[in-house]
Amino acid sequence: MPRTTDGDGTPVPRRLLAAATRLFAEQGYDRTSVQEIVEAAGVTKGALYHYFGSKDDLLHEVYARVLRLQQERLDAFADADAPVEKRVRDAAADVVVTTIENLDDASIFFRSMHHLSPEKYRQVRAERRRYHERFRALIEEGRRAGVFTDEVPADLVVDYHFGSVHHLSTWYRPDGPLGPQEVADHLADLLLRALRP
Amino acid sequence: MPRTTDGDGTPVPRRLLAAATRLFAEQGYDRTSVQEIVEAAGVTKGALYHYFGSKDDLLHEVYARVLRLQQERLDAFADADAPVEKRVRDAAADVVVTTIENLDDASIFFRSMHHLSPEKYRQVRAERRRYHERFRALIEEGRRAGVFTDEVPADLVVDYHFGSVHHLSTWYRPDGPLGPQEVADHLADLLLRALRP
Amino acid sequence: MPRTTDGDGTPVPRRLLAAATRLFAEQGYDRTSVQEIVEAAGVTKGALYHYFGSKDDLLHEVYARVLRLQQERLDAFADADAPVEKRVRDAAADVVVTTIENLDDASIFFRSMHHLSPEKYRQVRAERRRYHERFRALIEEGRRAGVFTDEVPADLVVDYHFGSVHHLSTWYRPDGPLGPQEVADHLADLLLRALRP
Amino acid sequence: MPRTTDGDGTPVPRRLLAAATRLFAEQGYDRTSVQEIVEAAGVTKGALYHYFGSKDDLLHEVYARVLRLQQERLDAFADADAPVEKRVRDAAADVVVTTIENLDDASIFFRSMHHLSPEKYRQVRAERRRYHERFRALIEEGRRAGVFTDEVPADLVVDYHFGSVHHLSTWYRPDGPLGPQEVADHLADLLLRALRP
DNA sequence: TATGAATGAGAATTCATTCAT
DNA sequence: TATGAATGAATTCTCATTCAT
Repeated sequence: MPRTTDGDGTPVPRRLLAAATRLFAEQGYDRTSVQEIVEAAGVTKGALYHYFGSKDDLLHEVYARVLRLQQERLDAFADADAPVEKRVRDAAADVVVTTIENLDDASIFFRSMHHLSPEKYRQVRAERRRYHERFRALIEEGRRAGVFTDEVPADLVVDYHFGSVHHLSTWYRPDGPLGPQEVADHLADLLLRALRP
Repeated sequence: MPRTTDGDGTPVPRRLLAAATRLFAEQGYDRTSVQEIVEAAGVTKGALYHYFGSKDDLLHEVYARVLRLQQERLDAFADADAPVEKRVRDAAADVVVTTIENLDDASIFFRSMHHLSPEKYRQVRAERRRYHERFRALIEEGRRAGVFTDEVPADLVVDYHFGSVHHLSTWYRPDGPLGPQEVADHLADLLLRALRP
Repeated sequence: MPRTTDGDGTPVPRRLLAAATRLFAEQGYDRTSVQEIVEAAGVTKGALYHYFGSKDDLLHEVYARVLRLQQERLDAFADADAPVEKRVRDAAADVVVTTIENLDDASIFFRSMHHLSPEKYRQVRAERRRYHERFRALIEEGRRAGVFTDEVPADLVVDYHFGSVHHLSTWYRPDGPLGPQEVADHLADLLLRALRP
Repeated sequence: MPRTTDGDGTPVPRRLLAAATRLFAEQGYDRTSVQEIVEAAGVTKGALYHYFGSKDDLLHEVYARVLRLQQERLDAFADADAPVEKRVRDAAADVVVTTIENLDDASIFFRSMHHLSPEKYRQVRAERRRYHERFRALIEEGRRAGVFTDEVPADLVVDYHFGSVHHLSTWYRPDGPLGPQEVADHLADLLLRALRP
């Protein structure tokens, strides 16, 4: 039996990824040493480099997972069978909830992107762009349907909302007065209010 | 003649600060070496350590300058003699304009805060908090006056707007289609729209 | 069916040896990783360690093959039925031709010998010595026959010639103006000229 | 007083260079760690990287010194006021003597050149080429004067001789039967004998 | 005020080798 | 015969900071 798992049965690559995610979020990418990661994962450096080409690679994997997750959820909400207003509200609230539920990934996302190698950076930006475009298309659909104002450029509206999503990792505390769903509802509400004609 | 200035007449500490600001913004705090900073400023390491206690100190000075500037401007707009709606709109737009005009500082701000020593970090957070409170007070004033909705917590509204301000350094490009003032007007407009009762 | 051969029918050990020879020559022994060798040979590390005890072993095998080859050829030329002058000339030219035809082995030989384990190093030196002695005996035979000068120690003469042979891998280029045989004839000629009484 | 020297008064860079030269010659470039070098020189790693950009740089400096020395000596002998035969003999013997007197440098030279960065490698090759050309010009001068044979290409003659010079580090032992000058005289003699018309 | 040589701890990465299967 | 995950030690290099001058 290849020792791909350890005492707890979790495969080594996943253990490494989990440890890296937590540490990158807590201390930042640069402040986290490979040594810390492997210690937290309970393996040796050699094992890390057996599975990941570099520290940078590890960061990229964190991103890939988040990007995939968010894109899937947005697509599901956007393609739902409901009035555009509701679809926007649901999608806007959902991204808040999932961001709060994965605050570590979010911190990393908005703070460490520039640590990726140029090539991987471009790749992440491109996927990010796709996400942005999908959301913008939704806004424009509502605008054409006459339920949203067209006084503000749709791009700007998208960045407005996602700005607040990114910002969550700066101020949101699990032990604060508002739960994820409440925050999500409020932020989606602010967006919809701003979009009223 | 003490050589506090150089060919261009700019005092050494300011030259160092300018070089550090640019480099921190371009490469991040951790990726910027003290050596690079002193080379960019045209001085030697000894000089840097003569004026600043540490690399961390340099970062703190960057923050101090931005915080002071923004607080002053917010106070001025908030204390103006005008209807609360206008004061909120003006303040909200102004922070966008000055952020765009100092995008380097902004990048550093939202990306490198966690590199400060715990003590300085607390200090910056406290000043940041004062800023947030002042803005929130303005929102609540409008709310009491009945011109703003009270369906969303004021704190959340403030974070909503500042989220989009932080986000600017991620997407704003000087050579893009919108100038600073246009972006500012749109974003302030979105805020005011969301606040409509 | 044991998979000692692959698509091309070449047995695994030979494939490994060929890959190692090429890579050692191109990059040097230390710069070549075991991983590179097994990839070039299309096998895995386990296979390599099945056939060879260590990386060092692989190097030793390369030597063994060359040494055996050269000794056989020298013996053949030296034992031929011809005047000593001709036998020296033929042997001297032949070692040049075979060296040029195996330039990779030659590069390795003169650059990587010191990477062998002490024990294998001694062994190679001993075989090398035998080769040297055989050539020297030939020179002395000619000297006793009065066809070669005895103004220069025979050992030195041998080293003189083999120095130029070793040097071939430094300057000889297959696409240069001289073919292997031409170079060989010239170098043998230089040796014989020097040996004229 | 800056601590550029230590107990023995030798400046740090020179101490490093001396240690590196000895270790590279003894063990080869790849087998010598930076740690060993700084320990042998009695300084810390930081000091090494203060003076030299990389381990490769250190190797390049070793080369630069040898190349400069040999070129100067060749030029002096070649430009002397004497018959061409004598100038060739003197130059040929001198390179043997100085090579034996700096056998460490020579070992490094012919064994570690390929460890240089491509750029530095080209540079060393170019300087090496100049040396070769100078010697070749001398041979051709003698040929035109009718004192040397023209049956063998001059380039080949030069490589013939320098092959034996390179080879010295393989077999010459200070405690052997022949002193540097004797070896030099014999090897120069072999060259001149080969060149006889 | 300012220099720049020197430190020393720690960074990421590589690699030959082993071993359970 | 062969796999490939895992080890652990070693490698080169970086860097904030100090300090004698």
